[in-house]
Amino acid sequence: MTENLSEADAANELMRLARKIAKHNKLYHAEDSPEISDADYDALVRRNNALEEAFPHLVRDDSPNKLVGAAVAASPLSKVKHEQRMMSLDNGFSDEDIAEWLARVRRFLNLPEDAPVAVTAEDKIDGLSCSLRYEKGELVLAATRGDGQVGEDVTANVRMIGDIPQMLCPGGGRGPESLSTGPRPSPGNNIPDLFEIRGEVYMAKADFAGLNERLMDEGRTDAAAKGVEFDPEKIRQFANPRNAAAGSLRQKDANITAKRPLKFWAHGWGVHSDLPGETALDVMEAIASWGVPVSPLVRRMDSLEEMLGHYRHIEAERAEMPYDIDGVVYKVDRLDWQQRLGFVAKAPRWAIAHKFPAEQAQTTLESIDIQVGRTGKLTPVGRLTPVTVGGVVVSNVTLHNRDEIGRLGVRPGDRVVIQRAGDVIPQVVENLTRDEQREPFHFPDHCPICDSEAVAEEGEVDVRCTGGLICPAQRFQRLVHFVSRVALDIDGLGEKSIAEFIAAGWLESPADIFRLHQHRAEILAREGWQEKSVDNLLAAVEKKRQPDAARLLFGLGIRHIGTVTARDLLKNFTTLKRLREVAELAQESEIYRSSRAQSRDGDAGQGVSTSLDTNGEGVASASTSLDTNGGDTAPDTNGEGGASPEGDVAWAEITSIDGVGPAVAQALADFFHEPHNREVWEDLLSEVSPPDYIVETRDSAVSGKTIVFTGKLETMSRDEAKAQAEALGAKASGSVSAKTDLVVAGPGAGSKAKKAAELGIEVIDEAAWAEIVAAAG
DNA sequence: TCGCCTCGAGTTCC
DNA sequence: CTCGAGGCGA
Repeated sequence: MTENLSEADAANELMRLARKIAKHNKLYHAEDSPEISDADYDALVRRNNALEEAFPHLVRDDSPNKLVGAAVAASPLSKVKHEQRMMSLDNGFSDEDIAEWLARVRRFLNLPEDAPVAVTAEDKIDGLSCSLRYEKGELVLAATRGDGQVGEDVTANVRMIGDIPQMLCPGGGRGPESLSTGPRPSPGNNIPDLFEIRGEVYMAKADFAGLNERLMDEGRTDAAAKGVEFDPEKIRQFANPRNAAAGSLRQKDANITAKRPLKFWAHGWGVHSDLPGETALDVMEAIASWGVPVSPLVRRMDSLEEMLGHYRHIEAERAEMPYDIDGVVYKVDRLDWQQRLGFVAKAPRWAIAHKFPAEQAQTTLESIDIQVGRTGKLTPVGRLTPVTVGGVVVSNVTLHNRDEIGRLGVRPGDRVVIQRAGDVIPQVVENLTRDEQREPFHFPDHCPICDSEAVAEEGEVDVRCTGGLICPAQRFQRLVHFVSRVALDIDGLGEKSIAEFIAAGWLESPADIFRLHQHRAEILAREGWQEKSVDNLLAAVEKKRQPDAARLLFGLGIRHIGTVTARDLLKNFTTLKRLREVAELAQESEIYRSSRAQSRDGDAGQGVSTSLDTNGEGVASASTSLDTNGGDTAPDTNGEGGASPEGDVAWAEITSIDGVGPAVAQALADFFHEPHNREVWEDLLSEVSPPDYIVETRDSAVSGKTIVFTGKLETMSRDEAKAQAEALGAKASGSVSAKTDLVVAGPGAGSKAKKAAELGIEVIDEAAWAEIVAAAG
């Protein structure tokens, strides 16, 4: 990551980092008021350490690492779990995206193609999402969005924001800043006992500029008072209004927040005892009537044309607006429809953000580096002359794969246009230079880390390092994945420590993490480790002795098994033990036997096996690590015989799970076929004991049953019916088998209903299903 | 078999 | 976030 930096640049960056880190240390320790999160702070320190490692001769006298007690991290704000998850929004960029969204909504609701669907449109302001919990009209808790499930408690800070009332006032709009257009709501609204308002804390453009000026002035005065020379570079100004709002809200000392010009807009709600109305607009008007500012341009509209016209109008006015917006949000207005539409993964189906085109910038592609991921994928990363796009400085950009480089025709030295897609991930849009004289970029055919062959499998775009176990990059990345926040989530075991422990020989497989305590004294003896930091780390490890089984499974990094599939598998098997039993049994299935025989004959390069020959060294040392690519390295001790009917049943049991097909079943069976993996698995499970995986569900007549929906349903789509079934603790399956308990058949049901009849399974119609749902509440 | 949708995997910035 | 690929309905 640092190799391509010139010395001058590195020295420069090290200087800036030293200043920054010193500043934040001071803010944290002396003034008890950090302006950045611990994660952000850690990132600065990590970057600094990486640079120091790459350029040891440039290490500064005032290096953060030479200062005592510099790298202490602690949580400035306490965490709050959201009672109702704070979702993000689906994004659309083109008119077609919006048209498609509207069509999807109609399809899901089973409406005709031309049926009117009323939506609200409002500005999407660029700020910080925040939830405000009011009990009996009184503000009791405010929290940031965080990761959607857990945010930070900012109640004290939020009380300092003038826009946000401590007490909701029934039936009376408050000031000129509340809903400025649209009808005034009728007075006399009752305020629900419990109501969580969700919205955006933001800073107006003018206030942002003023704040930066003020920070500069204060720095000047401060310098004068101390009799030191004033250096404008040392003043930390905010890069954009969004950062300013975030930095100002997330203060430990609410008095600092009080001095910052923050504002608030409601755009939705969370948990509530009552909803004042039947449409989104009703509720927003009620919220405005309680004295909380609401986006001033909430409009209701009935057609796509109207929506797109509104979007263009806002886009044209954008520059003149007093605040930064990044798009328009549309929501289905009818709340009963919102409820039926529900959620996909992290976003509601009933809303979409129509984003403005991303800001673009030109810069030079200086070089192309290759990174190796945990699956061995070789990813080219473009190093850019740093350039500001959309308020942040971008210096790296992913080029995805070999084809993308070819498609763009980029070569080091070219001028390129980049943008931040969806305002987050930078991407190269266009190559401005077509200089055929320049040497084309040569995509490596060997892994830059372990030198194993790197090949693209037939029909695949990605080029992968075939080193598997023996590639240090892959072993390292797998461990990083295992402890990452999305998997086991072991706090304080970052990339740097993992690399350090691997180098020391204490860490090779996941189970070793749980034996790190045996090396406590040795770790303490190392530079950079204090009593406290070691104990914090070991405590974080101990906290995961009873890990969530699905996270553990996901953490192992078995191919095709991500968060969702891991959960789906465990919902069905309850324990990892059972999962393994079935997966091993499935190795005896006819399908598995024949597919393995085929891949051996064809030898299309399942990769791992060939590479072991090209790089004989290190194989033995890799034996305790994971081979997630499957068992091709393993001698097939079982021979070709041994197919069994039980195996076929096990295979069917796996593939009958909704969303799980042959690829997943094969990956699972492969995983357990490989002796190394079995060792790693047993080793790991001797260190941890995940509790049985039990999903909480509402009690109903169909709890624990397997239901199949077939035919055309009248009042809802099949997706919706499935979602209902799952909420009632039932399992929605795709096909009828002996395990099916109930079939819900609409008109036009064919073979499935017939098969159900043959198997003697109960078949009901949609009306009967509706009754079951209603009975469960 | 085709086309849609969801999931997995890799990634950037602070 | 984006892309490719697996899963599944039609």
